[in-house]
Order: sequence, then structure tokens, then C-alpha cells
Amino acid sequence: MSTGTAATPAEQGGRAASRMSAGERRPLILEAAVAVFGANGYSGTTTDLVASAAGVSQPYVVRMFGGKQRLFLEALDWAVDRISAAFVEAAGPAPDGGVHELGALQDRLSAAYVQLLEVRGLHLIVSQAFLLGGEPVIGDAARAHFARIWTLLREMGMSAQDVREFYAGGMLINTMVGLRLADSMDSDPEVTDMLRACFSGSLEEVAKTVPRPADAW
Amino acid sequence: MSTGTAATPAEQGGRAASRMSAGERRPLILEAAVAVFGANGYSGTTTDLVASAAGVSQPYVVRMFGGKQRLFLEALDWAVDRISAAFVEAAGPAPDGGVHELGALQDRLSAAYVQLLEVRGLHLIVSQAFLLGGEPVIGDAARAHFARIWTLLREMGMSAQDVREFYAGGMLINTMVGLRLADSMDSDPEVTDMLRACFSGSLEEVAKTVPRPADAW
DNA sequence: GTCTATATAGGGATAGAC
DNA sequence: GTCTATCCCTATATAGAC
Repeated sequence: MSTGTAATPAEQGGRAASRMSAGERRPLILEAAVAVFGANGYSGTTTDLVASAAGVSQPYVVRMFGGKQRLFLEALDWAVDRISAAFVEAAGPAPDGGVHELGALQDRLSAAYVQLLEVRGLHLIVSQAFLLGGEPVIGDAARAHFARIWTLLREMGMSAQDVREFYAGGMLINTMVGLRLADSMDSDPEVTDMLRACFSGSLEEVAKTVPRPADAW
Repeated sequence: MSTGTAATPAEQGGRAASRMSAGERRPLILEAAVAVFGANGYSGTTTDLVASAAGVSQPYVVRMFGGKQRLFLEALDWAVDRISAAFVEAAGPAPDGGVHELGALQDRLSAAYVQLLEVRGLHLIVSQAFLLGGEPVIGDAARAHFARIWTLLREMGMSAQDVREFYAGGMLINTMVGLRLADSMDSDPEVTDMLRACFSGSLEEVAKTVPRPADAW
């Protein structure tokens, strides 16, 4: 584990050491920021925690993004972009200039959303942002993101009620992730039932995907 | 606005001044704590903010509850107790040793949940807690509360899927509150549509109840 | 029961070296 | 491009007066 090599130092507690273009480093820090902000919330996150997770120094993070708030905003963008992209990809092209078949579409979207659980903190940073409506800058961004995905789904042909239901299910999934309910799954059989109910239908077994214990972050 | 009178000094920025038994003051502070923790989250809340909202000094709050974390736990208890009580009351006694009629029960529970919006921060402190699953002490409490209400609803005769759906709707409501979507309602007609969709059915007009701008807190 | 004063720690941001 | 050193503000908690 020599510190001078090029092998990704982030995620391993090692320091950067290797020189990298800002363009390369940026997404690495953002990914770390999503994980840390997701786990600890905006106020609960220190720029130093993000820096450690990314394997760089705290002042560097602040300097690169211009402050904690901007870092959060960019990380949130990054996260919502990924969700949006995943939905677009899952939906695929609308059949023959027409509109998607509803049931199938929703199944694919749900599957895509659960699939995204493998990206650390993705769902959680969004949930965190949704609780920050009172913040002047972040609140505006959060509302815009909420509306943006809403519109995206509407344009795929879902009715307002369809979207409502889909959103509701998504928020419930976010909640179970935030609660780390899966962690207590082994010990408490009733918890398993709750998880089973919440990750409905074919997604059942994916409950295993829910992030396990909070490691470093 | 003489500071020596007995008239509730809390919520008005005035200092306590009046002596009160700990038993009387406690719930006042808890109520303030629910509002402040709900709006700002655990890390985002300072004990001083709670103290100001309650009209007492910061060290007094710390001393009375034994620390910020304990204060949060008690405030959370207070909130979930109120939700639980509201549900029990809304359900009423089960008809003749049997089980509730499902549709009607759910409508009453939903109405009760929305009704509770008039208690500042009630829904939000719960949402905040649900994102703290990684915290050793608070996480356990949050999971317990989640399971407790779940069980309560199951015992009222709802199936696991019924509860899942009800929870999902509740989390969505919490999200809209946290986002303060209602604040942008006047300016953006699309937002009104989203709100209309989310506060489904007869609850439509209650969107007005959603807390307006973040005042002091 | 309630306050003022304060010890002490932690975190965001800046300066400046390499 | 990246780090070390450091400033300064804020926040929890304690001590002790009234």
C-alpha cells in the first residue's frame, strides 16, 4: 500500500499523493461528498469528512468547490442527474411515437431506482435535501430537483396520480435506507416482514442490496 | 409586554422570568424542541435555538434534559406519542369485537395525520430521525418508533401491504412539508398540481395547512 | 428553578509554501 | 494541484451565583 502509486487512494483512507487534473479529481470528490452528505446530512457533514473520504485535504475541498454549501449543491446535482439518467435509460424509447405501457414502465423505473442503491448515499442526499426546504439557496435547488423528476415522469406518460404513487414508494424506500432497517433484519423477523412489504413484488430479494452498516462514514 | 407576568413567554422571544415547576416547563421546552429539531435537523439544531424558542436560557435546557441527544430523544418520543394517540383516536373502537372497515379507517387515519400538521415540526422531527439510522442511540430509537406505529396499524386490521401504502403516503407528505412546497404554491401553478396530487382526495384543500415560511426557526 | 460566565472543542475558511 | 498552519466563530457543557 505504497502512497506514491496511482491506484485510487480515495475510499481507502490513504492520502492523495498522486497529482491529478482538477477535472479528474472533481467527480471523485463529488462521489465521496454524496456518500458523506447522504449519511450525515448537511449540517452533520464536515468538509473534513468529505476530504478524508476522498483522500485529499480539507482546505483543498473547500478551495475546489468554493465552500461547503456549493459542494453540497454540486453533489446533489450529481445525484439527481444519475437518477434522472437511470430513469431515462430504464424507460427506453417510447414505442412508435406513442406512449409507454404503464405497468411495465413503472416496474422498470422501480427496478432502476433500487438498482441505484449501489451508489452510496445517492438516495439519502436527496432525502436530506428534501428536508432543507427552509434554507434559502438549497431549498430552491431541492424544490427544483423534485419538480424536475416529476416532470420527467409526467412526460413519459404517467398521470399525476401515477407519479404521486411512484414518488410515495420512492420516499418510503429512502426512509428504510436512512433507517438502516436492513441492519436489524437478521435479528428481528418482524423487520424482515416490513422490508418485504416495502420492497414490493419482484424487488423482494433486493432488500439485500440495502447498504449494510455505516463503515467509515 | 412586561417580563414579570405569567403569560406564556415562550414563542414570543421573551425570557422566562416567571418561575414555573419543572413539570410545567418540560412540555413547553419539548414542544419548542420538536419545532426546532424538525426544521433544522439534529446537527443543525443548537441547544441555544431551542432555548430561545422556549424562552429560557441555553444552559437550563441542557441541565433539564441532560444534553442535546437526550433532548432529541425525548422530543421524538413526544412527537411519536402524539401521532400514535391521534391514530388511536381516529380509528375509534373496533366495531363489535371485529375489525375496522378498511377504506373508512384509512381515510380517518390520513385525515388525522394531515390534521397534525398544525403541530409545528411534528412530521419533520420524525423524518429527521428516520435519516439518523446510523447513529448508535438515536438510530435504535428511530427504528423502534417506526416499528411501533407499524404494529399499531397492523393491529387495527391493516395488512402489511395496506400499511406499506399508508406509510409511503405519509413519507411523501413529510417530504412536501420538508420541502416547503406550499410556499411556492402561489408563484408556480405546476406546484399546485403536485400538491393537489399528493394530498389526495378529500384532503385537497388542507394543503393550505402546510406550514408557511420558516419564521424565527 | 433559572441565570451569567466561561471552559473547551470543533469546524469552515484563508494564507501561503511547495 | 495540493498541502500545512492557523484564524476565528460557534456550540455544548460545566460551575456557580441568585
